[in-house]
Amino acid sequence: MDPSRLANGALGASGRRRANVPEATVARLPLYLRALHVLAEDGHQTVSSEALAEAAGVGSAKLRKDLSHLGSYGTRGVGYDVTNLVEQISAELGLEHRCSVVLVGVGNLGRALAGYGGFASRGLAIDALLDADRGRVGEVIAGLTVQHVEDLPQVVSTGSIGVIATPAPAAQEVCDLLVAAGVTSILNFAPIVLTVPEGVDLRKVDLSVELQILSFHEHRKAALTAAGATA
Amino acid sequence: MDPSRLANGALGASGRRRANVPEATVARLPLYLRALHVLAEDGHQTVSSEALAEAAGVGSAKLRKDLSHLGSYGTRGVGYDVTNLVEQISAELGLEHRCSVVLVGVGNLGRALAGYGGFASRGLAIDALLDADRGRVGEVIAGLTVQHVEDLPQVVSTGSIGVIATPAPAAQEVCDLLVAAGVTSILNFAPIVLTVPEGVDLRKVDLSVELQILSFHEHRKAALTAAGATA
DNA sequence: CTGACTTTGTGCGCGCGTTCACAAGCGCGT
DNA sequence: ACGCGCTTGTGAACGCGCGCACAAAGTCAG
Repeated sequence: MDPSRLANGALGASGRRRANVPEATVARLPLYLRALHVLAEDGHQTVSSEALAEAAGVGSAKLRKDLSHLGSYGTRGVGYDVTNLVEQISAELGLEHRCSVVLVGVGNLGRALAGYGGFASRGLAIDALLDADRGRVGEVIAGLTVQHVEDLPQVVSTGSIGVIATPAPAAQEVCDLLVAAGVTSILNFAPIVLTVPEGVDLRKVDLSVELQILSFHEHRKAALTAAGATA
Repeated sequence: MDPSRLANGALGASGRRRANVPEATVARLPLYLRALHVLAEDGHQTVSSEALAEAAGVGSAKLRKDLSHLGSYGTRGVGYDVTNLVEQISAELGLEHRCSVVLVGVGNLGRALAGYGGFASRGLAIDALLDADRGRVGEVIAGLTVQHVEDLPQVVSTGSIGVIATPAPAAQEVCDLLVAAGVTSILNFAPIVLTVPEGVDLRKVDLSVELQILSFHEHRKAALTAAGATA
């Protein structure tokens, strides 16, 4: 063990082992962060892995291993310092400096996302709204003026995150525009499979897929109870 | 009390192995279904695992294994019959008879979900809108009249799926109401960890979490390129 | 009818993620 | 000062899912 010495050469002065954070852990860090914010507002200064795991809805062992991956040290016998942990996780997620988010497509979903308060409270806020429909350009939504999608290169800065909330047929085209403008992280809400060049991170959220998965479980439960009822 | 007869009636005719479908496979079935719909409208009658995998954005071996899990037989040398496969997957997901979906919370997000066309095209449609704010009761959104959340027991039928699109503080209360009304499958959009009794399936979609995960990747990429630049 | 090509279905090995269980470490009471 | 109890951090085993590669099976041409 003790990879810190090895990491000295590879990662330099930071002393942290950033390269080793598993994807599954990254997906849970926001949950921990949210739970920590609640705990901080509740006045807690330290928290045990058990309590934090309870608040985040995961197992305590998993939480400890997750936190160990990003090298944040708790204190044995006491737990983790809440504010310190918030800083650690925020730094790991890159939330220290507010990240620029551009949203393309101000239909029903785009409007909802623009008005969603959950972003701003976590250091992420939408900075620009764009749409391909010139009839919507100039409209003010949630304090932002809708711009035309052609102006995309002017609103994108280095490190921007692109959000696609357009209808499915337009999604690939918009995606290509985002990539051409230098965006390397894209969140797609359109129900279509997008292709991106290597080096671009693409995540997708498909609302109907989630419902269909639930439908499966409901269907299976119904089949089971029916079988049980006949017995 | 006659096991042989039960087995005959319950499982005998179908001859299928429903119990063995892995969760990861279930999560991909909706993707296949969507790709198949596109292919069907394109006029394809059969499709190879390679082509379908390409359309769904997965590997061909994975797709074949997934389909083998639900016992649907393709034809060697030819591929899969598109319409047959659509029926198989739809049946597996329980989409043969339209599933009742009730949505609680008609704020920004709830409105967007109510107007989202992606549901209806897949055999899932929202049947009822509810809200705790009496000022919104009676409002008509996407052809549905908003009802008060107290009327929940009257709009819920067996096999209903509940969708929570309320602010976080109200989510647990609404969740309890749904469970009390007999709902056993819930999709939660509120950024909070909900607790449900055993036997209730709970899925969550947190929009800000997705953005934070992307922020992490963007942050890491920036760190890497910076390190590469200094080298 | 036969042979060659195409495509499915699957057995196997590998890597990741999760869980258990425990040693190491730290604070606190005495 | 010193041991006691609490909590972290982690080694090890387990299970799941993924990808490769190939045998079985069916089609099509001649």
